[in-house]
Amino acid sequence: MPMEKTFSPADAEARISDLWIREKVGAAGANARPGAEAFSIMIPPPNVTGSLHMGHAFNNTLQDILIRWHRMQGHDTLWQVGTDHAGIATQMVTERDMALHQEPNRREMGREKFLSRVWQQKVKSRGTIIGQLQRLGASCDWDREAFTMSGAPGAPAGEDGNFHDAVIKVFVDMYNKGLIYRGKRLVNWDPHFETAISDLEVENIEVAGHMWHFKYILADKQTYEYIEKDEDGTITLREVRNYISIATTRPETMLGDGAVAVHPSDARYQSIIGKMVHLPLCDRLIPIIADEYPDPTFGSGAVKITGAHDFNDYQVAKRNNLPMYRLMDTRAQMRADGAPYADAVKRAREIAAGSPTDENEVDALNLVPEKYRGLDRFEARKQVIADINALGLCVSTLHSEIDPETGSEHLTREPFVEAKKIMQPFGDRSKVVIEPMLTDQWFVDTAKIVGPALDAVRSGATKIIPESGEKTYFHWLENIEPWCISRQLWWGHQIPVWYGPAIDQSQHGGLSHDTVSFCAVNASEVQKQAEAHYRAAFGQHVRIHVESGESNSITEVQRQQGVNPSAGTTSALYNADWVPDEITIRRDPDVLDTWFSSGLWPIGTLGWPEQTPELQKYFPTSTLITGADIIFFWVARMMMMQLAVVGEVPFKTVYLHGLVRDAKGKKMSKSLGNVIDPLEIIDEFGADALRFSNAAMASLGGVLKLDTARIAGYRNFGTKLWNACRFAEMNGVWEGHATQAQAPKATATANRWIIGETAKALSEVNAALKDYRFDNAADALYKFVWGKVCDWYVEFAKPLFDGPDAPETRATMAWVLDQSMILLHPMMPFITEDLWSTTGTRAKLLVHTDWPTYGAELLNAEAANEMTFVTTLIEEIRSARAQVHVPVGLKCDLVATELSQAARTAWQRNEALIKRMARIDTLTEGPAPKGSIAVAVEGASLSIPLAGLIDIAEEKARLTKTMDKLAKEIGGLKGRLNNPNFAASAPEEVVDEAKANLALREDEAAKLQAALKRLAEIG
RNA sequence: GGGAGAUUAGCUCAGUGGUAGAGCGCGUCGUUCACAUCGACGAUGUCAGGGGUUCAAAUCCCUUAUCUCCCACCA
Repeated sequence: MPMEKTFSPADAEARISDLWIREKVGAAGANARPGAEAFSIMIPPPNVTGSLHMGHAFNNTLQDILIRWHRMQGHDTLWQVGTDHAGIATQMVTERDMALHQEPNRREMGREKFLSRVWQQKVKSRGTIIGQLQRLGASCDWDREAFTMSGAPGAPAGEDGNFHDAVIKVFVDMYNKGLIYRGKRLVNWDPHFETAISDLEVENIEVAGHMWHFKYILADKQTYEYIEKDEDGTITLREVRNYISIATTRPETMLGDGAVAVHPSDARYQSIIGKMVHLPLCDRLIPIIADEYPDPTFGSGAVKITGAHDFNDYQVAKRNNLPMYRLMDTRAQMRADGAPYADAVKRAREIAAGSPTDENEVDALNLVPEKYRGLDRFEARKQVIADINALGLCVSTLHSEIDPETGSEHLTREPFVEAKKIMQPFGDRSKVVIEPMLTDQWFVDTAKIVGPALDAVRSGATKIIPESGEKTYFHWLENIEPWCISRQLWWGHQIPVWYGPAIDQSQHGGLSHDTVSFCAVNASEVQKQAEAHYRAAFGQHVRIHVESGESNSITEVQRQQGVNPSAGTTSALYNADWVPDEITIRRDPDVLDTWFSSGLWPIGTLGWPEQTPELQKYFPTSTLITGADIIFFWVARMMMMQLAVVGEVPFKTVYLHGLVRDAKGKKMSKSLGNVIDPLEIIDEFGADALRFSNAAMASLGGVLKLDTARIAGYRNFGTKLWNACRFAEMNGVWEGHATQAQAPKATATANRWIIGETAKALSEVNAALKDYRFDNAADALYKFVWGKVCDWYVEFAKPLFDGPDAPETRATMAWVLDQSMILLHPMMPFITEDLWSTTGTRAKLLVHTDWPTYGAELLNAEAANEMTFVTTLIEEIRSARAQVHVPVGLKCDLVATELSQAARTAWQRNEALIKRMARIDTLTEGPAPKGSIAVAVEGASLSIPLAGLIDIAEEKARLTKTMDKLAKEIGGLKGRLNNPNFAASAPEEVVDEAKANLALREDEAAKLQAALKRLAEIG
């Protein structure tokens, strides 16, 4: 049955994909030679939040190309597939879906039910993702599919891997080594998801904001002389003030101010440092302190300090021992909990006066006046501004207005509000304004584990390409901040720490309101630990009740940890003589940052902590291919974590790529409507076209712009290969012999030439892939298959099929096309696998066919020279004919007026080809007939007699144009060669090349000059 | 404010010292038995501007401009 005219991706891809999956072609070690070196890649696990986008398609194409290339070479390959539980993102998607279907919300459902609901979501999304990868042709080991939460408590059947165990074990180990700690710190709080997030999950975006200026009045009716000077020291303002002017972009936080800070060197405020000011609206006094932080040249030089809601102020407050009053709840509404304001402020005054306290009490103190309690922070801001204005405590400016009627000037006072661009932090998922919040969180002490991660890249143990990625990597790691790893979510790995009441050391040894932590891999371990702890304390056994943490709102957590939010100071609950029957320890309800677990992806998927054979064989992995946007989130953390846990780098090479954008370079986004769904592309053009485009786009360090016109072009490339094979098939080239492992022994020049070209293509592809230059590999293959095989070799073969060299030509064409399929297979697996099976009886699937190893022995300089002569000759004749408008259908004669020895040989041996492809009737040698067009190539001067058929003027113009071009080149070459410095300084081969080039050009010019002269004779 | 990168044909991009390339697009021609998802031929560039190094610069250095991205606490 003859082949169809075009390859039909829709039907072939489904069939072939099924076959690959059924045959487990991507199984770890498939097609490996005994004792072969390992090559392993960890897929960057896609989030189980939906479907894959174009960036995934790109990223996975590159991975598959490398994997297939190595697998065909007989290496022991593993492409580890899997998905990421993506804590916040998945919880968000699930809650959105629940809202859509009018299901009860998460709090109504409770933790356990909600989690099983998320698992459903996970299963659905996971199926979509795996299906997409398979449609793309990814040859992963599907049986090893991993999940970053496999084996977690509550996981449904089929999710019983041990990733969870690995994560928990790492946490416990790091905890025991002191690499993880808990503390009350100012963290980025996402009021939408009501959780802490890490620095990296915050996006700083410039928005239009305002700066307000307020007056804080000095206590006890004090005044001071305020003097302002310009740069020269000339006094520009001198007045007696009873206030200090402060500026703020966040007026609502003034309710929690602990001080006003000025720079110690600021002359304007020297006299009032240490004095107290009235905090507006609050009935509190706060001090003016001196601190290095304020910039005297900015604003008024005085800064209000709100330690609990600003990262700078937090540092100042810590340095100066200022109380930090938390003003908002988890939703960033002004707090409505705790004692009435009057009581709270009374206590605050006591504390300010020196009454002993602790951070928990300060945190419990709600200093939001009743009026603002429960308001959203932005609502509270408006209210605070209005109230301060009403009190006349805003700094105001004089505004002059001319009355159009009377022409008289009115002066009005208006609050001084500057419109100002400010950088505002937003949650990368929630897109709401992040609120700095003082909360208890878990941190990885990154400073302690960053060293080896830096050393590994410095020493080259891990190489990052492109190199600029290394700079980014170093810069971030050299300035590493503690990593906040606790999240107040439900979907994730729950932190394996339980809290119990602490033994009161200071008093009589009873239980206190303080807590003690127990960290262990599971409840029974923690029970043992707690029993041992309390036995030691009480001298006898105490029953331990272990509870799992349910809720994680701030107050809930404190309650569970035994902290009484309303308690004043810690105090012994029980006296020493009394031993409790039972002590309850409660698990920390928080879960771990998703990146903590995906940071363990390399070892976790290979079965660690078990010493599995796969871990032995495939770790450290060979190459990580991932987006440059997650170098900090993931790459750097994997480096730190793997080195901290198993003491080895997770991968030898990291290949970073950019974001895939649309054809115009715009980020693909739903709101712009320019998102391209990889499945739609695959439906329209086929997976191979998409893959080949991806490879061709993958130059190092660039922006990736995806243009469907380009994809269509590569679809056409597939069709081209298909049709070359179709031609070969029609000529029976695959009939009667098995797949040839070796290149055929050929005698015909064209055959010897194309065999050499194939060897060149192989070496180019190998070199390009070795350097991760997927674009160069794609380019080399495109040029070889289309430019050499299809454009020339297929044409050369046509006359050969009619002659004595037919058998070897069939063998050669079969071999060349087989090689084309093999070399293209990593990039275009479907069409090549389909052709492989259509065109012959094959021992193995193409996916497991050996990658060739031939090299220079197949090159043949003689054949290459001869074919270059022939192709150049044909091109020149075609060009000349077309330019002087010789009808394509007209067969001409060709007269050689000059032939070198080599040229004559080539001329004679390839007569049939020249005739066929240049549309020539007879080939003769002799003098140039009158009225002919001229063609000059290396070693030959030719004429095409066309008396009467051509326009002499046109031919003259053509020759003159060519001459002009040559003259320019000759001029340049001569200029260089005549420069004594060139000969003296340039390398010998460059000088020789220039000389040879000049000779060649001069020869060609002479030939054309002669032709031009002959034309002149005609008229 | 700091850092990285980009600027080459109409468009999207290759090109790490030897006188500029590809694909697409464009124009002319084409129904010879692989292919119109094709073939043949053709046109198109002061390689962002300026300066420097060099026998020689798209390429190396300096500088200016424009753009992109990343990081950063100026109230």
